[in-house]
Amino acid sequence: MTVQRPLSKRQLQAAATQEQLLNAARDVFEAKGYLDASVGAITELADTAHGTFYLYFRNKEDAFAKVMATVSAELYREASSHWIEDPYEGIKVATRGFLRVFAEHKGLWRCLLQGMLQEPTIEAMWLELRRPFTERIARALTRQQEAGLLRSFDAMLAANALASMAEWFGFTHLVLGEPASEGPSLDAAVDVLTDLWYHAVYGGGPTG
Amino acid sequence: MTVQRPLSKRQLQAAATQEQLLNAARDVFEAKGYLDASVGAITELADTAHGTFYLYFRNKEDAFAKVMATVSAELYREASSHWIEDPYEGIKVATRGFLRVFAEHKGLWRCLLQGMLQEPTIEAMWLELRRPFTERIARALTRQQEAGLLRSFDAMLAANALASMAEWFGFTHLVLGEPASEGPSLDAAVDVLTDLWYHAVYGGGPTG
Amino acid sequence: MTVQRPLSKRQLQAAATQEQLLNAARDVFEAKGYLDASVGAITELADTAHGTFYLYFRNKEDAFAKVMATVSAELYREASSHWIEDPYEGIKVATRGFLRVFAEHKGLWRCLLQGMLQEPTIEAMWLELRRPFTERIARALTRQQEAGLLRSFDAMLAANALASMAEWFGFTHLVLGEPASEGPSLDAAVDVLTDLWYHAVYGGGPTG
Amino acid sequence: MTVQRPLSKRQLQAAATQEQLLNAARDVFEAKGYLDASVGAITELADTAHGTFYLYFRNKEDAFAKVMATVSAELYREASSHWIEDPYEGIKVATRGFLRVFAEHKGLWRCLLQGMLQEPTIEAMWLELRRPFTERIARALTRQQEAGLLRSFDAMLAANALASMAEWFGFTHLVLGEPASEGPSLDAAVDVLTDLWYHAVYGGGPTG
DNA sequence: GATGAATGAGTCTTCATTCAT
DNA sequence: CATGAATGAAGACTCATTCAT
Repeated sequence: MTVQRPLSKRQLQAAATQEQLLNAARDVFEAKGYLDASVGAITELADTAHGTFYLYFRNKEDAFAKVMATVSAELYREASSHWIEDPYEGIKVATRGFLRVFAEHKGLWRCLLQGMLQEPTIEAMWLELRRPFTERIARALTRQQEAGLLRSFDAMLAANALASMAEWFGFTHLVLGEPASEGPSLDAAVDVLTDLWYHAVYGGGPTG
Repeated sequence: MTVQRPLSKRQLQAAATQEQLLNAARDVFEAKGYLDASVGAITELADTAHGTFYLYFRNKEDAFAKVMATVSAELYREASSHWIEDPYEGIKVATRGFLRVFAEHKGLWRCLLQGMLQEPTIEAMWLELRRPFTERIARALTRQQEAGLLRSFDAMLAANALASMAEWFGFTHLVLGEPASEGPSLDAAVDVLTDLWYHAVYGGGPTG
Repeated sequence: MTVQRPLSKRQLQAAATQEQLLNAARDVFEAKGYLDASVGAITELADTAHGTFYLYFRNKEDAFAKVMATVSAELYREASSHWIEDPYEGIKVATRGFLRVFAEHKGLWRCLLQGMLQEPTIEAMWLELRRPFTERIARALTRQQEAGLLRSFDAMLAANALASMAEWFGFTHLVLGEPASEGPSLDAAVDVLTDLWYHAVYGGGPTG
Repeated sequence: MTVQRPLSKRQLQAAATQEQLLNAARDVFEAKGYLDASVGAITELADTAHGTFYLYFRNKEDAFAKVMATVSAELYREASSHWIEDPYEGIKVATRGFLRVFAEHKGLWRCLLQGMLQEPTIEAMWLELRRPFTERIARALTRQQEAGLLRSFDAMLAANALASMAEWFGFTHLVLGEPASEGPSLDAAVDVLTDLWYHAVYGGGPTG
């Protein structure tokens, strides 16, 4: 742990400003999407001068990256927080968590996609963000393959495919086309996704 | 059907211009993405006056829609053209076709996503384009459920989930991150995807 | 009178086309104003090819001039058609006629003003159109001055001033600000205008 | 009233820029008319970057409104500044002032008309600008009617008619047709206009 | 006489970014 | 630290007019 030195007044002030900007940026990105978000809108919401933005961010892209860094944890963390004994239940809980995050952050997902398609940097960032998530799945698959519980297939590719199913299903089903998104709709989605995932993995028995 | 009258010279000329523009539009969209594509770039490539563009398209969005309409057929058609006896082989062929189209039109896929996230019209267009594809899968699933060959689940949701897996895997694997994309990479991807899809569907046996 | 030679079929056809275009032009100008009227709108309404327009008019300005020529008669004629014995009644009738024409052709008046302010040619045309009207008033005034019935003033300037009163009052009252325009409103306007005009002219007695 | 704080250097600089733009706008509008005035011409004349224009005006229309606001005062104020004892003299002074303003701002008048006919907003603005002027005349008329010095007529309509006479006469005589406009021409015009106005109002005696 | 495809000049407007204060 | 005035590049779209057919 680093020693907590008392921050000077200025440092406190600066930290506060930065947080204001970060919050404002998140809100604006969420509401308008990556492309329609403007620095002006962010500074206005943050009640800051236009130029102040550039004291804390190199540019819009940078701001987006910083916003994403704060949200990313939440985004993929909850989805992989629980790993329950029973495989089926485990998948279900994870899937539900994942889809719920989708439903709760539609704006940011949209925004993330936009940014990713616009700026190579963001694309890289997203791939980085996503990797732990995929790798965790891959490791679990490998472990079970080594234990002889699963047929053999390329675990990394499979992990990517399974993650893709959840992500894109979530996106098309929950973010696009203003869906019912909550309640029974979500439950049904979780059921189907869990079912498919489960059988995709365990459906063939150990021999494959 | 309209009567096929021999086209006058001028009509031929006009058709040629239109095709030039359409091709140029496709190339520009493919190369630059939806947002960075400019009407100027298109007309320049088509060797046409700026205004001529607006003789054939209402605006950029319209041009994109028309480009997509010409490619869309190819896009989802090949993917669903063969439906072979053996389920596993059938899935494999379809998957391979689908992924190949992805690999061959990286730019357009990127572009489609961008457009979709930018213009609600394009989003709607894509959903429309995709629907027959998903519905076809759903119908096949339903048929087999009714034949008692499959466990019961929501066929439409499942179809969406499976299609999502293929699409997003294709996108992340083949379009993003400048992948090797061809040859063995594609084969491995096809194998895994086929395997997962197959077991996801048939993995549980008829009882589910 | 020129001898009526039978017109060839083509000439008849041409005359018909021209009239269609002229009517279309009048309607479009009336509806959209000089600036927002487009050649395309005119040919479309006339059910003619775009290029045909230029067979009959040198350009938009020319078309407008030709339209105005056909309407002008009506515009200023009715206003000066009757010249009744009793001066007061005479003024009243003329005023009423004038204002009615205003009310009936709001669109064209607007359009005329626009054109006049945009193209020097049209400005000249309007001044030409208006001159007979003003001169007629001036002559009447001069005649009565010579007869010793009126105080002496510059008849031409006075005629211009009186005409201006009627015109601009008509414009501001009837064309601008979507007025009630009909019925009692018009009557009241006629009354006031007549009253003022009458006294302006005859109010001072012969000595001035 | 806001407290008069000493302006910082930057505020002064900003104010200067704004004034430059406003002056440039006025000049350009005056010279080219509403429609042919371009933002580019304004910023060029103001020696400013193109974008700076939009720091101070929402758009061209807004700039025009702001220009007009600065001139309007002058426009109608001088015309109604003096209200002299002797009615005839009073009218004469007012008329002269009014016509002089016309002669001095031909370009702007032209421009105002153009703008008025093009943008409903400007039409409304002009009506608003003009109203106090007309109402003032109407009030004076009413007062004298109540004092039994004038025959009875609708004071508001009459005020409109009289104002119209002055305005449109001024416009046709001084703005259109590149007239001599100054010196004796103006005097003669003032004489006639005053004479007509005076008799129009007082010509009938108190009984009407 | 009629067609209609092609032209291309002309303008507004937004916004990320910089830098003097 | 913070400000906010200034920059200037970039792009879509309209429409009067021409001319080969």
